[in-house]
Amino acid sequence: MTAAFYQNKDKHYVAVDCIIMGFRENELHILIAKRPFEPMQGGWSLMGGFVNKFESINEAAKRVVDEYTGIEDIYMEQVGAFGEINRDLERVISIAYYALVDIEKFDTSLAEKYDARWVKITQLPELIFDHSLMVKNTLNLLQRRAAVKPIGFNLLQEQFTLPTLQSLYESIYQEDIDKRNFRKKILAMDILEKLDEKDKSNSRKGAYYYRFIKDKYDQLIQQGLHFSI
Amino acid sequence: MTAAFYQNKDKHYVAVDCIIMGFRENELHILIAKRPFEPMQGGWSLMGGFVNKFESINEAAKRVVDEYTGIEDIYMEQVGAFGEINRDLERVISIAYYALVDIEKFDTSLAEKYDARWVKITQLPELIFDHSLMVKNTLNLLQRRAAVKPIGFNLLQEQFTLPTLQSLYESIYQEDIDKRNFRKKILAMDILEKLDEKDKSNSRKGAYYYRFIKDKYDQLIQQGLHFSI
DNA sequence: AATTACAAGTGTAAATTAAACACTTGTTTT
DNA sequence: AAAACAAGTGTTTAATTTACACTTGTAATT
Repeated sequence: MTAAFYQNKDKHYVAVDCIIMGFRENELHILIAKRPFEPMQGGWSLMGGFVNKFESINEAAKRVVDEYTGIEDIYMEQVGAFGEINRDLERVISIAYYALVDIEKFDTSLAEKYDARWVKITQLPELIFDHSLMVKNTLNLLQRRAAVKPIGFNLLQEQFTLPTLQSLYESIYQEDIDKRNFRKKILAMDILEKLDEKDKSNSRKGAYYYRFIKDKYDQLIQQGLHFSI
Repeated sequence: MTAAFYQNKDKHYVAVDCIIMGFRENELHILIAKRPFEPMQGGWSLMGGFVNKFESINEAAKRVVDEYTGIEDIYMEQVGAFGEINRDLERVISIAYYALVDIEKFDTSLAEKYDARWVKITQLPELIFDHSLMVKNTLNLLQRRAAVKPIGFNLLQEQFTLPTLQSLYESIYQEDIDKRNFRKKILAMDILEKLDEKDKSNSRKGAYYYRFIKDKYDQLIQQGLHFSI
């Protein structure tokens, strides 16, 4: 038997659906769009696209995120495959990915082009097909990941204040965190560098900016350290 | 636009690969087989099959496990989709699932039929394609799941002793556990029923059998309790 | 009948981690 | 000078996790 063995097997459309997350106004946001074609035309949808013959599924996901945001350096992770028979009109197997992007880098002209918008994760409308389930699973995964890997920084600009970082974690876990305990923990990890500059946009006193030191983090991991929030 | 919109998109072979796990001789085992056809004929492979047009990917995975083990009631969970371009000769996107089965229920005649065998997870040979990676990701996922959900019982018969349960957890985490601490924790959950009978196959004293009380567990979960090993 | 062999079974103390909690500081505006 | 207000800071208590060693029950042996 050779490759011919495969030839009587069914082939399927395979799509990627991307949960593109950004952070602003102290809340996680997700990019969703009004679907421009049937089925479910006009329904709210995640950003998706079909997997082409000559790209891996990871590449397809990157391509989709780039296409809808204009952003190229993205932290992505697969959420899982969704393959119920009636999840779309035609049978489409979809692989969900979440992406964490710096919302400031978003090319806003694309919002018009695709009728897309950033919606607070606490205020998402019902999405088409199983997209709401994909978001639910993503938040779950993100909570587990963020507890053990400093991925939150992908949602922030290079400089950020501790109050901002805290509200990011609060938005991920959907619960309030005590600021003394939070600061203790995050600073104890020794992966943040305090800068001299302050952000005065939220208070008269101002909050110091910090920077994530990736090299230091990589080094600590290499040494077998575990990170846990 | 209608369904016609899809029609210029590429279609793909989609397979499921199953990491079928059993527990015996105090160790996790995985069912692997010698691949009977090209490419990679003769290489060690996970149990897999193609997804058919009229079944969901979950159904396909169940079908494959049943086909290769004869077991129908199986705990399964998706590990993730693997979609590198050159992971197979033809382009095949594969979705990995792990399955936890009671190895006593295995239909041994199928071992011959498919040239399959149970191999200790610590002694796996190199597997074809990305199957070794799938196993690695599975063990990782299993460790995280087993810490928070009593899924280990799917690998045991209805009655089991605490020493057996402990060595199951030791095999999942690939590390020794203190038996006093283990017993304390597992019994504190209050989801095990102690039976009168003893298993005397491993000691003169004998170890009491226990049973997992699913109803009690479900009830506790309903009450919002969290389980953690 | 007494002894041996051996896994099953049991409790406590120390260390670590997580949670709870309230006042001071720095700066701008009035 | 006072007011407003978010940023910043330590300690105490509770909960959890870890470390650790001897006794028990039974079958086999003497």
